[in-house]
Amino acid sequence: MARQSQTATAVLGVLSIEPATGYEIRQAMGSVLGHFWHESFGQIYPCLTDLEADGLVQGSPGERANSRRYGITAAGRTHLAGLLAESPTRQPPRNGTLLRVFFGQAQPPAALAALLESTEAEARDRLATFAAIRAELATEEEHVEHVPYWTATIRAGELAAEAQLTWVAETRAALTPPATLPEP
Amino acid sequence: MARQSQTATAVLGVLSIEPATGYEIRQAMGSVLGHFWHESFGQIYPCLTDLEADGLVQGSPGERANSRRYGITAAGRTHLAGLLAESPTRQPPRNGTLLRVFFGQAQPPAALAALLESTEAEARDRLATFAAIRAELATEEEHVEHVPYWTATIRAGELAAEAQLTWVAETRAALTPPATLPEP
DNA sequence: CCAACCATGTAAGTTGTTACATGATTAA
DNA sequence: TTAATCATGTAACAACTTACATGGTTGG
Repeated sequence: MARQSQTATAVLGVLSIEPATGYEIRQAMGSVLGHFWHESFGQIYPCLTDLEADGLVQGSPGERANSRRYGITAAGRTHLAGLLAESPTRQPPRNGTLLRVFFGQAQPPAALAALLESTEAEARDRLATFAAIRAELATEEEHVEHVPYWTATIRAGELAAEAQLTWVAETRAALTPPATLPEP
Repeated sequence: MARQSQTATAVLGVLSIEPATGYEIRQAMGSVLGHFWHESFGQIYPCLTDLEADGLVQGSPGERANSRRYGITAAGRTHLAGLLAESPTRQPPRNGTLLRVFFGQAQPPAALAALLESTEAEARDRLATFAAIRAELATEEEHVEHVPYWTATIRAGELAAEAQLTWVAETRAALTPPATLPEP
């Protein structure tokens, strides 16, 4: 069996777009997809070996010495469709920010304020990044068929980041002791 | 050193609210907190042992045979404040739904439609659960000091779920081939 | 020629889940 | 009395990260 779990899905998915080396698969996780899915070298290379053993991908010597470029096989495409059809196994929740808010009573107000601050900064950062990616996608020529799907993915990130900004604003108002009112 | 990572934070945090057995800590993860943080027995019990060895919690025989109830010590409270002040280590992204959308081209349209369907159902479910929790929190008498923080936590969940519903609606419109128009 | 990048792979370690083993207590 | 729940703990395993080891290639 190919290495289970969704690593195989991610690797096959990337190869379904175009052939790539392990290094390039990792790079794919560094750009658009990387905001929603992560794999490290330590997973990718063994996974490629397993997938090739199962005939789901086909490796061939790459243009550089010692490099190997993998393409997806017909069996691989079928297998990928099957994997994608499985309902996603949601990872157990581990939200460090909300863990800290939940135990807000156990820390000084300043710590919470700093947490909200950095949450906000991060959300703004992500929005800027997504805007840039969106602009890039609009001028994409090579993979036009994929653009609607990639755009939808990015859109999910945008909406999540916007929700986060709303939350920060609301929470700041609710948890920050209101300043003394200016005299009338 | 106590077992690192945020397991200790979660366990100390729960004990900072009130003393509990390992079983009860696990139960805490089953209700409000459980929607944002998860720990399994296999983590909790060893962690409690480590924390006690470090003098951060203090166990005493519980009301049942073989049961042990832990309370947080003064040193534990200080340590917890320190842990909470560290900026949250965000877990590497692994969004199974968005992985599938990103590779939308590799699957039949019906599979994507089903995915959106179940994403929507899940978001609605979560909203209903959060509404129920919110109602419960409003009548909470025992831990009034914590209620604002717990409410803020729930609110984050609500906003995220609402963002997901928006995303589903938008994505359905963008990716579903429009039905043939009714005749005028 | 040197820094940056392309490229692969493994080994060790950490983290976490699951299943199992065990048994007490409570409520129907 | 029997099922559900309370309660603890461990062992096996799965998943993943990190660091290391190695070396080719490209561009300034």
